[in-house]
Amino acid sequence: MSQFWKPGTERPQHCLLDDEEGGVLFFSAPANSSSHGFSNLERQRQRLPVFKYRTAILYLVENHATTIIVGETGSGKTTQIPQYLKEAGWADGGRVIACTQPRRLAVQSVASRVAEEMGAKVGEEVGYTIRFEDKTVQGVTKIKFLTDGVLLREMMDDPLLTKYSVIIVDEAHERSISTDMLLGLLKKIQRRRPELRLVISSATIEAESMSIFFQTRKKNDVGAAEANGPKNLPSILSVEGKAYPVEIHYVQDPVSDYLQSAVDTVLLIHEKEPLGDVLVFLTGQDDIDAAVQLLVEEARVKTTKFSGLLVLPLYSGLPRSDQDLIFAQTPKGKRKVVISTNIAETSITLEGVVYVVDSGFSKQRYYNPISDIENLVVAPISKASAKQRAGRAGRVQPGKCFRLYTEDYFVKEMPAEGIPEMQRSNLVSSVIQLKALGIDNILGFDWLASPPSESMIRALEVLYSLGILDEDAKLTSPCGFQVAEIPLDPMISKMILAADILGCLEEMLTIAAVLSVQSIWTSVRGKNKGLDEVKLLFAAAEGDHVTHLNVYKGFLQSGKSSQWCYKNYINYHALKKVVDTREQLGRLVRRLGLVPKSCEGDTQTIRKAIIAGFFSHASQLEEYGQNGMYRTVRSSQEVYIHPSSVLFRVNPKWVVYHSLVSTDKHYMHNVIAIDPSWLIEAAPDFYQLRTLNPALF
DNA sequence: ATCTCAACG
Repeated sequence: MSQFWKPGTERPQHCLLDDEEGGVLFFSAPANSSSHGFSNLERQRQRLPVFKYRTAILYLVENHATTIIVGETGSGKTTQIPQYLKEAGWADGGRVIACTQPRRLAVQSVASRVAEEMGAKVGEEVGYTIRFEDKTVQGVTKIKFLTDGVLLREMMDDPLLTKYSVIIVDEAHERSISTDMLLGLLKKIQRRRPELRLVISSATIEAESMSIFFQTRKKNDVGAAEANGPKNLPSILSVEGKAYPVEIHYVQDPVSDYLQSAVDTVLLIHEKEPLGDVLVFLTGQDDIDAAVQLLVEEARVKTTKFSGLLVLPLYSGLPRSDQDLIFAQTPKGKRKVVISTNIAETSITLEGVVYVVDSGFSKQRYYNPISDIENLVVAPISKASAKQRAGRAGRVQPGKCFRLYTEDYFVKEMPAEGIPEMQRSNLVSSVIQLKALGIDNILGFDWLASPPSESMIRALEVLYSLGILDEDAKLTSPCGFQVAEIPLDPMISKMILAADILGCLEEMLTIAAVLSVQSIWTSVRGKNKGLDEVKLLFAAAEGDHVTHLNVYKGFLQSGKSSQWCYKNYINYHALKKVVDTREQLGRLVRRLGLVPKSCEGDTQTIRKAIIAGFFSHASQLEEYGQNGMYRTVRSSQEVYIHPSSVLFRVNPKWVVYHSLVSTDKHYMHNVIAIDPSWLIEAAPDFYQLRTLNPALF
């Protein structure tokens, strides 16, 4: 409570302009547009009191630029671009303007906003496509919003994306895997389709590097380029949004416990600052639940003054009904405090936030290609994230952001940008997608930021061992091509193809769908005796996958009843998603010519099909080791069965797991008991050189 | 005897 805040300010680098107000746009024309006398990089950085936003965009698109980078700071101004382009005739003659977003929710909300502004209905002239939902009409829809994942999928049928005249990539600075892949591919398409216009919208600080990435230079032109300055450097148009100023405060001395410090800060705000909601950024569910409890207790102890606090947690795992509370209007005279993960940084926008408390940390995924394990670790955020978090305080009025780290740390130590997702993830899915698009030289692909070569090599190895790629790293036929068509992790797709051959595809579609949702059980957290008892009703001795089948069957028999789910501690929303996913997969495999059949409860066949995809995830119980300790066959890694598994404490001698979760130990999630001879049967090459001790069979 | 940021097809 004895913190002392030192105010500081953060001023945007460029000033904003709203074109209704007229005025200046920070604007750089392409290097070869002699009409404005720009011929080198330095001179591009002039301020020109020339164009309004609309005019600038149209000028660039019509006259010079194949690629335009729009640098902005969450102003939402990108959404106007498709309208401008449509008015200017870029959607005529059967052409479509595409605009991608990294999230489904963003696609939907932007589409409805734009449709409304144009006085149209969603699904007509303005439409959108996300997974499970296509609101477009061919020949009618002129402006199409879609997730970048959908656009990547569309490339598999139409590699040059010929129906689009303009492709707008929004939020490119978020650097999601799909966005990074898309940008690399669009650069390639551009070479074959010079008439295609690209508009990349990015945070201003990343605009420059985006521009350099899209710089085109003819192969034999290197010398000339150096003599004449850069060729065809994309234009940058910088638009600053109309946000309210946010006053930044830092702690004077580093804090040792950001959780306690966050709680203290909220109390301080509540005591000293005028009413207005507070948004606190912490790292995960544990932190958040603890902080909520601390705050609620404090508020109870200090009765009168603190009774006005309304403390709410926010994270993706939260049940729907609880998430809705977040959006409810704060009652008069009360102060809402939302304690959130970084879901509130980009995905969920809360209106009415005036104060932000930023712990300076978030959970981030790190992939180790050597062990093939993805870890989730608490790590310091980047300056870009810190700026984004602070911005959340200035949406409705001037706000304040309290950073639980020192100004010195922010200036000197905090990294400018985060590590792109591409560089800290398992790449099997990305690699097969590129292969399917005919990119043979994966290692030489022109990435915005290259992933570690170890990750790419590991991905190639895994795909080879699954029989998806051959010795020349080409897609095998039919297996490789079929796997590429299925929008799932290749190991799951392989399992589905094997199930078709073994005659248990019906069951496997269900299993694949269940594995694609987080958890089908409710509130796994805390001791939940009811759940444990209910689990026994569904539990199968063969393991979790077979248990999932039992749950799904029960759900169908109940008539997809939410009541039934509630009684059985099953997550109704998750199961609805399972039904959707299963239907989509069913349509997809039929299109591939497969005919789903059931094995009528032959669980051995089901397990063999699972092993066809997951043979590399085998582990063996360490007989004389610590209780319940296993070692993976591939790397002798020490692992344990996760307590949520039905095989927890059952400890079969040999198991195959779906995934590893690494916290204090490596835990195997979703486990089945197997016979080790099935491993050799499924993957003789993979196990040839590895010693499965015959004495243990 | 213990539990995962969020997001995409």
